[in-house]
Amino acid sequence: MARPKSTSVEERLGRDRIVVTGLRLLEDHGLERLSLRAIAEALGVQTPALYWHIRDRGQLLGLMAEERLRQTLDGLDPSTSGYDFLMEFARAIARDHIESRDLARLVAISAPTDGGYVQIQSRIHARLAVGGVERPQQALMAVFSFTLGWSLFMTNPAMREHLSQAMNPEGTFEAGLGAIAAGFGYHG
Amino acid sequence: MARPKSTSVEERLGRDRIVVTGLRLLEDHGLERLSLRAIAEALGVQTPALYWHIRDRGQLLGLMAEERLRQTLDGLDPSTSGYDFLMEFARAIARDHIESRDLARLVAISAPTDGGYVQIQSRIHARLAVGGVERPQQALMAVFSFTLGWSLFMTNPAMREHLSQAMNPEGTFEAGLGAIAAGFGYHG
DNA sequence: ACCTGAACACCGTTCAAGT
DNA sequence: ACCTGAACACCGTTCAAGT
Repeated sequence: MARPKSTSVEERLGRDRIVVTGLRLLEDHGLERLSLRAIAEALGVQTPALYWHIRDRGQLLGLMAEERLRQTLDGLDPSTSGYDFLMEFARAIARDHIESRDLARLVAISAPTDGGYVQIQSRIHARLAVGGVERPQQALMAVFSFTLGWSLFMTNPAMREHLSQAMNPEGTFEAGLGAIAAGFGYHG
Repeated sequence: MARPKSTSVEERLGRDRIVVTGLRLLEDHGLERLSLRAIAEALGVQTPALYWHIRDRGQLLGLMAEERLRQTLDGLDPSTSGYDFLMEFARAIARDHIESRDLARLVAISAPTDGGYVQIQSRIHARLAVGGVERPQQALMAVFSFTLGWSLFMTNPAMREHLSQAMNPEGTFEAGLGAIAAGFGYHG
């Protein structure tokens, strides 16, 4: 009945710990310095050990992006649905991306993993369906595209400074988001 | 009066040739394999020679992205202005990005260079102003964000396949673009 | 002014070998 | 099943030295 005893306080390696450590290093040191070697060192392990749990660096980046998206989804008010949900989701993603130095760039370069993204998408579509969003696939795609592009510009330091003095960021994001929602059937 | 004679058919190195060569290698081999070493080799020069003409790899990526944007701008019908121009510009960018394997990702990770982007932006705003776009900064930003995010999803192979079977890409892009334009004052 | 040669401190990935 | 040690083929960047 006893679980196999662990040799120390440290748990076994495992894919989850690698992903979590990767996300921590992403915040602390940025995407450029996010190397498998750095992750391995933070976990007290040799670099090739990671390859038992992940296929390659590309897959790890995909897993990291999906994990963050899942967290964002978990943090939303569970009672909202439909267009309200869609817009709250977009705002939460933008907030996350803009608070992070490189999360938007991670999402931009990472590919969805085999099972992961489909599962997230079905959670989203369930919430959209309840509220009766008209063309949920298209609406989600449009909102998500806008939000990702927006986050990328806003976390580009040179671009951000240039933009912040030319316009009100929050207002512009809301205007764009509202316009897309309206275009896809939202009567707000 | 004679220019200093060149030692061969090859011109001097120069920033422009580095940028052009970088863009060619980006198309041929993708962003992952776009190294300063590969560019130097393609130019028949040693890698450190590049540093006489560029500050670092980051600046080169910015220059490359701006050069492509300039080309896209040059290729547009010069007679359109206002909202028509804005939408044609968005379509041209999306086309460029989607035809290219990694251009969208280049734009996503690159930062604007000191003079370059400002100059491009002023060209754009001149065209928007003629046609009387209401909040040109905000409208441009919203359209550009949407287009970049869209291109990123559509050039992500796994994502693209998943999306293409769930919806009509062209129709969805047009719907999103039209929605944003409408939200920023376009009466089409 | 512009470029080379050599070096430094890194990378991701593979693979035999250990336990 | 899971991890180490050693190696391979790369990176961006610096800097003295050449022309």
